[in-house]
Amino acid sequence: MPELPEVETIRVALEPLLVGRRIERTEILDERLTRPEPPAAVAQQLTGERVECVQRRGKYLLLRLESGRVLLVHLRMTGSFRSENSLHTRAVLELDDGTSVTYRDVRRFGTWLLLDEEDVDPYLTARLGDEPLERGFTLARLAGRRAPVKAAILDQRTVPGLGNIYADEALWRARVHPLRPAGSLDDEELARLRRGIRNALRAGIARQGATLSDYAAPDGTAGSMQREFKVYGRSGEPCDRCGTPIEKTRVAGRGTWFCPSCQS
DNA sequence: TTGGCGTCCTGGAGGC
DNA sequence: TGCCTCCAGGACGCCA
Repeated sequence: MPELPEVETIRVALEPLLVGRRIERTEILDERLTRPEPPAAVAQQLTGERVECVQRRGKYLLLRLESGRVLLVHLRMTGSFRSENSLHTRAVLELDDGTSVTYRDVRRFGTWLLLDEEDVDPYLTARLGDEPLERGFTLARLAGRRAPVKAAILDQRTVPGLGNIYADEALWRARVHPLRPAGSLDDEELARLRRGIRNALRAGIARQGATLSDYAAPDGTAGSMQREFKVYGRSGEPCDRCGTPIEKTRVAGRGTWFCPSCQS
């Protein structure tokens, strides 16, 4: 599931493939991908454009184009880019240097949205809070919330880019139980959680993300963060900190792993 | 306004 | 071996 570290890894890998290249031909094979816009209309508008830069906001990839338009890509569960053809290809960008970049998505949840420049910020600002790795990031939105802290930090307006895996890892680092009401955390716990989120995401970026099933960088390289997981997917294994077996529960409909002893 | 749940979607695992 | 059911989860809409 591409979260911030995986999307950032993809962004870095896409830059040398796309930046400065003109799109000679666009093929969109899945009509869900560009809904509500018809794929043919989006393909037509992309063709002929030159890619100026590839950016990231939360889990969104932004392909800024010569015309000022921006292609907003959300990979959701299983979306990824490849520099070679692969199974479950949903779109192909053929470039002016003879190469092509393929978009694949097994579960077809991913979305491509082509926006005018002036519409990008309002679109993202309505959905995303401050970037968690930037200096100004705070957890102020947790104040007064009764929802479980795990559900609250999965809200992209609170922590853009955080998903199920890194939420569990961050809560373990912060020694905070995932079912604690978000508004019950004191200042020290909030500071620990802020550090936990940032450190978990940084660790993920440093290891080029986590490869569990589908995720890989555009050149097919797998990430290695899954080897560093402290709780995610580790039911019954001893906690690295206290040795207590890791337990699994459900929070906000998501599988949630935690240490019942040192996360309070 | 908040929180919980259903929906979309497909491949893989497990049970029979 | 083949069929069936369940599970995984990001974002969004709906409802209480």
